[in-house]
Amino acid sequence: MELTPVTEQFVLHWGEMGTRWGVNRTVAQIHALLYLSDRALTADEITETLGVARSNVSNSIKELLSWRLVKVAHIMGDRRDHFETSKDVWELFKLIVAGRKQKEIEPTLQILDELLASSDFKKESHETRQRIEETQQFIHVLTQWSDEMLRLDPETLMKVLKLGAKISNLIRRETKG
Amino acid sequence: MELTPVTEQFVLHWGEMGTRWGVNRTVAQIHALLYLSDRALTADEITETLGVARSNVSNSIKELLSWRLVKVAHIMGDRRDHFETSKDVWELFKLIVAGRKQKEIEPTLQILDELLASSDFKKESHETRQRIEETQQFIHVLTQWSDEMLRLDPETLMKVLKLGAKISNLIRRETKG
DNA sequence: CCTTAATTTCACTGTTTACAGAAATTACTG
DNA sequence: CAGTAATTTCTGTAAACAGTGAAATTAAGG
Repeated sequence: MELTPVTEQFVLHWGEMGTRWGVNRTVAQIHALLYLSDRALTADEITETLGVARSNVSNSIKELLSWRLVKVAHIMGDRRDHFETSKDVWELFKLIVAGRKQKEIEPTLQILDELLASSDFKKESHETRQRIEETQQFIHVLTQWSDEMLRLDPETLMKVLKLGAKISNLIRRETKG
Repeated sequence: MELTPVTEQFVLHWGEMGTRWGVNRTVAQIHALLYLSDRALTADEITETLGVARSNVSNSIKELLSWRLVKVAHIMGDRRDHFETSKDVWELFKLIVAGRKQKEIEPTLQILDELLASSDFKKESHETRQRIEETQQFIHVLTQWSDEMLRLDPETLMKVLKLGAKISNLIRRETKG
């Protein structure tokens, strides 16, 4: 499998952006490759196309599987695993957000809950307590809201997003004018 | 400045989460410290409180300033810079999102635009072209929407988020039922 | 200007992370 | 239950990054 200039650019850039998102470069590249590919690929094909070590591909795929971003597909008469990803951007986005929420937001909420419940908390100044409470509240509201969004199907989500602008304008006018 | 157990926990956790977000640990810790502090702090106070090198604080503050998350405050009769951050979670969130958008989304949009405009693009298969176009579209819509949100003041944003759930339910019912 | 405090730059060190390649394990097939 | 293909685990190395402390720079006050 040789990459065309366009797909190569796409894959490379996706890899770079991945690193900025705290995602391993190879992991992001594999995902990009599968996203553009019109069929499921074997680990060996990925290895050859990206020019990385076989073991690297193996580990990266394992991570993508854990994020549910990649699925295994079997092909009749071939015992190798073939890997594919959803071609639906919205679907991908939902999976990425869900994954990040689990790894980044939930631990924070837990710590905040613990702090709020701890006996030391009462000893803090009013301002400090209020700030920590507000932080917890904020993350909580945001999380609930994102859960709602994540439950939507692509078309509905699209409508909500497009409505968002209009509604926020309405509210703003109502509040200020 | 000695930290209480609660603030210490908060600062340490914020630092850890920072690293997962691709933010330097010290940078995140300083931000957390200023967030909980009830007054602006000097670089030396931060140094002492966090137990890190003075230069590290200097560099980290520079980064926070570039994100506009921290501002310099001057105090009469003191020539040192004092640093403070907004105590408004919503305000902070907007700044963080704006910063990340600039560093992560905009370069991606640019690359996608370049790919779409390149002469090689026409040579790609229909499916590939469609996927890249959809990706660009998606990021574009999401960006516009988030720009709208970022323009809102805290209370309005809160209302929009709370409305979000209701509206998405309405649309879902309308679409499916 | 000169002194001294504040701040930044820079070179170095320790730590973490990514990756390759070898070795080991798993699992299909006859 | 071989024999072989596929996959994973393990180990070492290279690269990236965070953080320190000394040296250099900047700037305020006399």
